[in-house]
Amino acid sequence: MKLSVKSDYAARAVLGLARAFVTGSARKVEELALEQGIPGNYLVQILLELKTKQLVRSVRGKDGGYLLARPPGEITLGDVMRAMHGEVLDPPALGDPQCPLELREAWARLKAAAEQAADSLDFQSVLDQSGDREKMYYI
Amino acid sequence: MKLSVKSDYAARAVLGLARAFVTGSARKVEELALEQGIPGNYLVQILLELKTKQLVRSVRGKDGGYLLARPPGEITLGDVMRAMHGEVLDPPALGDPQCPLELREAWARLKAAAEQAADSLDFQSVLDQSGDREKMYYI
DNA sequence: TCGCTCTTCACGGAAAGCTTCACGGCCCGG
DNA sequence: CCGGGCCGTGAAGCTTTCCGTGAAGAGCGA
Repeated sequence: MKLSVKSDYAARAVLGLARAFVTGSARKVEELALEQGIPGNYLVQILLELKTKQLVRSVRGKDGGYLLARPPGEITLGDVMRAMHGEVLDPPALGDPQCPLELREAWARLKAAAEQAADSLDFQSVLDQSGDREKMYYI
Repeated sequence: MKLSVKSDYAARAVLGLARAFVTGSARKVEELALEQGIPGNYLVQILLELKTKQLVRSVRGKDGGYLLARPPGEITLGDVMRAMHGEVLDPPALGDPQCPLELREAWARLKAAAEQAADSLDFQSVLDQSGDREKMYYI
């Protein structure tokens, strides 16, 4: 099952904002777009959705832009995916009464596993991992 | 992320065939379709794909139909999903060099978790679960 | 007021997903 | 050897989602 690039783009944008989180300054949309290789006008829509889901906030006017609404450690990949697609993984069987109950339970377990995995990946640890990589070169 | 109904249909069909596995007899497409609430002509295509992936096999002519190629215990939800969509979960980021490495590793972990979960759900245990349900009423 | 930025909405092509149809091929019983 | 039942296959609609573009409107600072 291929996921859409939308959640990928969203995750990149959040990561870009996470890197700037300590500075407390807003980042411009176009700047983020170029840095992460995302079509600018598309990123605008994505950030707008992230904003309505309270993951980021925006500042208008000169020196405006976007910043994270919470520390990177409190934003997970699951949050981003839910902001884009409603659910991390949504098997259509769950809403279909014609599907045998045993099978629906199997789908539900798969969904729960994916959700649990996505929610345990927060952006602070993603940031930390890139730091760890540098250290590894010294081993 | 909504999954397609295709993998849902495929899973239902496999479950239907799994129930008949002990009898060793083939089940007709239209019969399966009605029982599981799947458009008949669509199910044909799905079964065809399942066949090329060696999950089911077919018998032609009168008293023909489809049967499982292996015991239900050796077919997992992951097998069915891979037969339909190539991968259980496929984040586009993994093939995109522009995506930061740390983020790609996060996606890879999510993918691995989903795959592991899907591969641990085989159809024999789905069948067994419906049996367990009856037993629970006696507790 | 001017310039910068976000905000909002509407549009469009492209692709994928879902479904149905039509026709051909194989197997069996008579 | 002939006919009916069933699988096999490709193609054609239709719908929805994805992806991206464009332009007009609103807030903020200088």
